[in-house]
Amino acid sequence: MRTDERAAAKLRATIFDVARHAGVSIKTVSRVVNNEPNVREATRDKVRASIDALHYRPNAAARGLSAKRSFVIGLIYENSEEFSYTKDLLSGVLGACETHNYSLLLRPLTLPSAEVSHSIHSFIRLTAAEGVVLPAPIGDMPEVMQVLSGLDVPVATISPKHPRSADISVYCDEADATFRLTEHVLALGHTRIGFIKGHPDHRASHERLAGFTQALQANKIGLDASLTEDGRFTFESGRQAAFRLLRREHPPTAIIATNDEMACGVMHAAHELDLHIPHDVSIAGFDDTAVASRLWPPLTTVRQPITEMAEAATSRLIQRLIGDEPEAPEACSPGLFPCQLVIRRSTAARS
Amino acid sequence: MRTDERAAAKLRATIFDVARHAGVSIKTVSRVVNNEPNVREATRDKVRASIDALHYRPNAAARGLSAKRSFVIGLIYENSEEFSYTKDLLSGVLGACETHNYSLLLRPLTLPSAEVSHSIHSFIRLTAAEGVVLPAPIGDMPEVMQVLSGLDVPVATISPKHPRSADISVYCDEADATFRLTEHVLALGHTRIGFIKGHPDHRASHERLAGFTQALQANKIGLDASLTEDGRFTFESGRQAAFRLLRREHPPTAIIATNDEMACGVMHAAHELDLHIPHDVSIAGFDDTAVASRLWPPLTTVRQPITEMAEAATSRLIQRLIGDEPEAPEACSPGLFPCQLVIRRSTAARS
DNA sequence: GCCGCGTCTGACAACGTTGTCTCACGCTGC
DNA sequence: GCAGCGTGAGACAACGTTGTCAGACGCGGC
Repeated sequence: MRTDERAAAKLRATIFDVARHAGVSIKTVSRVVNNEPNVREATRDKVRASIDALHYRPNAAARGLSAKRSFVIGLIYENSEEFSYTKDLLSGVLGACETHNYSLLLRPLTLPSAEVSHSIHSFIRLTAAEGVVLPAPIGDMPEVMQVLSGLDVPVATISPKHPRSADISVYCDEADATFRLTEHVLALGHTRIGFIKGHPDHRASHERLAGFTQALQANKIGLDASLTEDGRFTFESGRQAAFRLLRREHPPTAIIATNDEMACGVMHAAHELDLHIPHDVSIAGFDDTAVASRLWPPLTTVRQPITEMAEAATSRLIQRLIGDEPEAPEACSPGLFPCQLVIRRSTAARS
Repeated sequence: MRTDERAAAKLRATIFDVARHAGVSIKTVSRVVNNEPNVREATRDKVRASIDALHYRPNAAARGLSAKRSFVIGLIYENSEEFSYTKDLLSGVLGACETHNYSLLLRPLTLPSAEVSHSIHSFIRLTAAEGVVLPAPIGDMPEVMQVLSGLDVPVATISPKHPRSADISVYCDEADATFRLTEHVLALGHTRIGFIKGHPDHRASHERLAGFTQALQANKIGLDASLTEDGRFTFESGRQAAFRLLRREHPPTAIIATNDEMACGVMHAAHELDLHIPHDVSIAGFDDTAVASRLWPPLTTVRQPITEMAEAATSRLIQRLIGDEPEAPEACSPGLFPCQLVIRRSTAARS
């Protein structure tokens, strides 16, 4: 007893110690730890008591070695300006990993890069990750998907361009959200609305543009193509696009940028042109990143439940790895999540 | 040869395959992989060639099991609003881990919490992390340090309150940086300068206040204690402090907030009171987080090389774990890093 | 030619867990 | 009473690496 406690305190009790303490075989302890069948309830309780008494924790390395599994999930993400998005993402993925006793290993990617395939290949080989989570736009890069399917690594994508029901993926109805955002701006009396598109590699860009044009149509407002500008989801691309819009002879009275980062750029351009927000020009963004509420005036935007989405994607990925999938696909959690319109003070009635 | 390549492509070559391919024993391959002595250079080259040919990667689980090491570093951080700080931190720690072939495991903490000790204890027991990196303010929490030293886990702290030379820690001369920031504001003609302190648990708070008062003294300006307000490093605490300062009969013409998040709050308060920045009131922050350059006007602030600091701290931690410490402590990389004053448009000459 | 010593290499037993196989036991149906 | 079956439990061999120890080999000194 004395030595058992010593072992618990310092040297980490092993499964062997637990087995001896409970008076059963090593294998039986293993069965209890892994919730396997074929253990009498009384035995199970006895073993659990010993586990608690000795503060036994399974050794991850030994378990991985023997079971030929790593219990590792990889998260491959773009190391972008949009820090808040990554933070929410991380919270969700990490949460799911913890509840399923998986470890999370990170691989940030600086895009564009020619070495993406190689980087991912060596990441998987080194970490032996059992599955990876791919937020946009990584999940839309053909070379990435090719490497991963070649390595036979299951994947969960977040906001992919073309969600296929066979794959694990989560996404928002961003078209609908942009539709509602546009309706909000239209309701304020604006008819000349500038629109700044995002990076064409993101699903989000196309969805959001579609929602915008649908809202115009629904309100019988012709689409003035010259009010739609290209952007790249970066601050500077938003700023440049805003300059092009605001320096026109008949500038728009409202601008919808397809993410908050670009909306920041629009605000800067407006300030530099001595325009008042929202009096001279209303501005809206998308994503509700941390910066949106810090700006003045606070930014009207759309919130996606990133953390929840990431958590759901990761959970489903792990369930597939464990082989614990519900038979009926429609019974499992859906891939579609709702967006929420966040109206703040950067949008106001047309003056 | 055929089967060797098959193994490389799919089933992961083992050390056994490499040994056979090179015509040496398993142990010799192990020695080459771990850069151990007592291998003839010719043999070493032969083995390395086989490793490349078979794309051999050591199995982390087996290595950890046998060597009784986990090759895991833990990062325990506060899951705060300020994600930009965490992002830079993560980049640095991750970079160091990758160069030394360690894995990084994350443990975000939501403070304040009564379960910190327990959370960290189970984190270490579960992950078997060999060492942990503790950014402020985690490294200053007595219960955290107690748990970790009880578990015999080496620690590297970032911006600790009391850096001790025996420990591994990195920090900036934040007093000096605040001194220079204050001198900049003074040089613009401001004499009534409001100051918003940070959370008392952070080393940063005290350092920054010290630098501020030193600058006033050096310029023969008496410290008006009523112009120094309490803050908590959060947006809302900055906003409230700013209201208290700006609603005074003789409000300050400049406000120094001790981080960017609070500076955002100050800006909001100024806007809500219809004050123009920087015409009516100059505002400065600290940290140069992502939001600083997005605000209008862009925020004058101080940049700490967080990524470099985190990388250095982690590298030194791993070197200590490997037992690869330089004999002369003064020869190793110093713990003190320089700050950089970033002057933007939120500070201007007193009108 | 032989001894001693340092340098290089290999055989073998851990490391802590899980997978496979086998066996003991108790129950059912005749 | 006994075959047949399902269930609970254990013995033993992996898993892929490193640590330990023993031995082969080459070389200089006598």
